[in-house]
Amino acid sequence: MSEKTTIYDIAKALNITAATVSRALNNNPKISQSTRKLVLETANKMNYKQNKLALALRSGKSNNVGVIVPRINTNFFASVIRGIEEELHPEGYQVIICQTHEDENREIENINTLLNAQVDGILMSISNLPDENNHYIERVIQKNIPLIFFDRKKEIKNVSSVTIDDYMASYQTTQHLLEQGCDKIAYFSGDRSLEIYEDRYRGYEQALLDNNISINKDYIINIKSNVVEGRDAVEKLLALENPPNAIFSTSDFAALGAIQKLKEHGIKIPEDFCVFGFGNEPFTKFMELSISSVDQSPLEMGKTAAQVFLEKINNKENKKSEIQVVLMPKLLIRQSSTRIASI
Amino acid sequence: MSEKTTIYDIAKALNITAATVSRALNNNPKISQSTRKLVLETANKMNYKQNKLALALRSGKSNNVGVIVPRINTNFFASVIRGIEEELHPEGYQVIICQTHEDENREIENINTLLNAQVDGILMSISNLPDENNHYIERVIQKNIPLIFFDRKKEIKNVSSVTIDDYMASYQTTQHLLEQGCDKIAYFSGDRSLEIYEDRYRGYEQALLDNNISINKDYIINIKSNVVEGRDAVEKLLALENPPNAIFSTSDFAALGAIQKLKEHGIKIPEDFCVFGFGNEPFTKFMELSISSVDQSPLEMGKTAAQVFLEKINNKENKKSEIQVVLMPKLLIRQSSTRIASI
DNA sequence: TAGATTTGTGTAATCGATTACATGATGTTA
DNA sequence: TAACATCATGTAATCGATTACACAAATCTA
Repeated sequence: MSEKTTIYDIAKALNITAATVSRALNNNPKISQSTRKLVLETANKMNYKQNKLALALRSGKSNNVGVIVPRINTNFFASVIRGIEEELHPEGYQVIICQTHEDENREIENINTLLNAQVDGILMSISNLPDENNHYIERVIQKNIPLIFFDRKKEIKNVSSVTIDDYMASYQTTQHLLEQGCDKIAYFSGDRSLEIYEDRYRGYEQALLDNNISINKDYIINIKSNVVEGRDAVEKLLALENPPNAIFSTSDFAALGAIQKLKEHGIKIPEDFCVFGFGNEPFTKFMELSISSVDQSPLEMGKTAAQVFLEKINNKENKKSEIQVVLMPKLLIRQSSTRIASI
Repeated sequence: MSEKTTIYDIAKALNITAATVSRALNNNPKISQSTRKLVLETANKMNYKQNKLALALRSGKSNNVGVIVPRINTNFFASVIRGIEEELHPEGYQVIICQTHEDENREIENINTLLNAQVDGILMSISNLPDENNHYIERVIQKNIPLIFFDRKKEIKNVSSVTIDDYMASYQTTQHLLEQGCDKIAYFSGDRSLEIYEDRYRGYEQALLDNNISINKDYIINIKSNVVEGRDAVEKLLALENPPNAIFSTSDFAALGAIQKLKEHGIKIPEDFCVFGFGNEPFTKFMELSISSVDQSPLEMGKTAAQVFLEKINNKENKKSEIQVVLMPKLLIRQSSTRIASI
C-alpha cells in the first residue's frame, strides 16, 4: 500500500544483495554492465526513490541548508532567497526558510531548529542578536557548519558575509541630495547596533562633514521599517523650529509614509522637499510620484551567498577562512528627489 | 572537535546503555527517578541534541512539511506561509518552501524533491499542472501523504482544500461596480483552467446576467498578474469602439497598471472609470488613489490549511476523507471604485 | 598449467534513536 | 519461605543506504 521500495526490495526481486544494488545505482565501477542494467531497470519498474533520510544519517550530510531572514514578504528578502535557491537547487540542496519577525528569541529558536535538522549550512540575515547571545553562533561554528551572513551582518570570527557597500550607498545618496540643493537632510535610521545601519549612518555623516555641514541631531530619527513610522517621523520633523528640506530614509516603507504625510501638509515633492528611500521595493517605481531608492542587488546577493557556502563546503582547507564579499549599490534616482535633471 | 553528542556518549559516561538513556530522555515511565535525573543532567552538560535524522529514519516521520507556491514575494503567499508556520512550528514541524515560478516542470520537480525529502505532508497552491500530469499527484496520495491545496486548487479525489469563495467575491464585486453606475465592466481574467479563475469568471458573468446585462466578449481579457499586462490591456480596451467604464481585475498588480494607463489617458478615477482589484496587496492601500480590492484572508487560509494537515495526520480514520474549507472573502471598497459614498 | 591478477558479489559494520523482549533484582503475598 | 508481581535495566533488532573487507570465479602470464 504505502509502496516504499528500498534497495532491499530490489535485491530480493533480483536475488542479489543490497550492496550490489547500491553499487549499481551509484555508478560504482566495480559492477558488471549486465547487473547494472538489470538493477536500473528493476529500480525504475518498482518506482524506487532513494531515501534521503537514510543517506543523510549515514553520510552526515542532510543536503539541506537553512536560511534565516527577518521576514519573507519584502521584495528584498524574497529575491535574495530566490537567488540562493537558483544556485543551490542544481547542486542538490533543499532550502529551509525560517523567519524571525525581528524577534531575538525566534532567531535563537531558528538556529537550534536548523541545527537539529542537521542542515549543512546556514545563511542568515541577523535581526538583532545581541552580543551576549553570540554563543548560539559559536555553536554553529564549532559544529563546523558554514555560516554566512548576508546584508545584515555582524563581525564574528570564522563567519563569512555578503553585503553591499552600505557606507558608499549612503554617502552617495547624501551627496546626491546635497547636489539637488537640499541642505537640511533628515535621516531615518534603523537599529545602529546592526552594522549595516551603522555604516549607512557613517556614510550620511561623512558626506555632510565633507560638505561642511554640521550634524543636526534633531534630524536623526530611529524608525522601524514601516509606513506608519515614516508618517510619525515627519510629524516630528515638521514640528521643529527649523525643519529639514529632505529625508534620506533607510527604509522604502518609511519613505512612503513620509511622502504621504508631507503631501497631506501640502508640501510639494520634489520642489520643496526631496525624499530618498532604500531597498528598491517594487512599489517605489510604481507610485504616481516614483520614489528614488538604493538598489541592493538582492538576487546577486543571494547567489553570491550561496556560492560562498558551496566554496566552504567543497574546499575543506578554506573552511576556516572568512570570505567577505561586498557588492556595489546602485542609486536609482527617480522623481521624489529630482529637482535638477541629471545629464 | 565536531562535538556531536549521541545517546551512546551519554551512556558511556554514565556506564549504562543507550536504551536507558533514550528512555530517560523520552519520559518513559519504566525508569527510576534517580537515573532519569542523572541522564538529564549529563545530557545537558554534554550539550546533547537529538539527531532528528535518525529519529526520522526510524519513525518514518520527518517532521517536515512541504509548501509549494508560485512565488513568495507577494503579500498573499508570504502571509499564507506565515499562517502555516504559526500553526505548525508549535507542533514541531519545519516548513520547507518551494517556488514554482508558475513553471509546470518546476512544479513536478518540487513535488519529487519533497517526496525524496520524506515530508509528512504537502500544502500547495498549484500553478498550472495540466490533467495529463495528475499522476504526480496520485503518487503523493498513494504514499499516504496528506495533500492540501490552498487558494489555487484542483478537484482531485482524496485531496483536501482551503479556498475562499471566489464565486461570491466576484459576484459581489461586480454587483458593487454596477451599483456605482458602471454598466460596462471589463474583466481581467487569470488562466481559467484553474478553478479559482473559473469561479471568479462565473461570479462576474452571473452578476451581469442577474442585472440583465449581456456579456461583451471584448471586455474579457486574459492577463498575467503584473503591472505591464494591466497597462497593455487598457490600451486594448480604450481602442474599442465602445470602451468600458470599469475594470474588475483579478490581480492587484494588473489593476495598478490599468490605473496608471488610464490616468495617462486623462481619464478620471473614479468619476469616469472605476477599478477594482483582487488580493489586497499592501500597496493598494498606500496609493495616492487607494485601490479597492478583495481580501483573501491569507493568514487565516494558511492557518486553516495547516489545521487540515494536522487533522489528517493525527486522525488516521479521516485520512482518506476530503476536507474542503471555504473561507469568506471581504470586499475592501476604497477610492478607486467609490463614486457613491456607502452608508 | 601453476600461480598471479582482475572482476563481481557477498558479508557485515555503520550512522543515532527507539522499543519489543529478556533478565535480574527487588518487594509482596499467603 | 516459596511463588509471584513489579521495577529498572540490558540485549538486540530495526529504519535504508553505503562501503571496507573478504572471497570466489574468471582471466591472464610465463
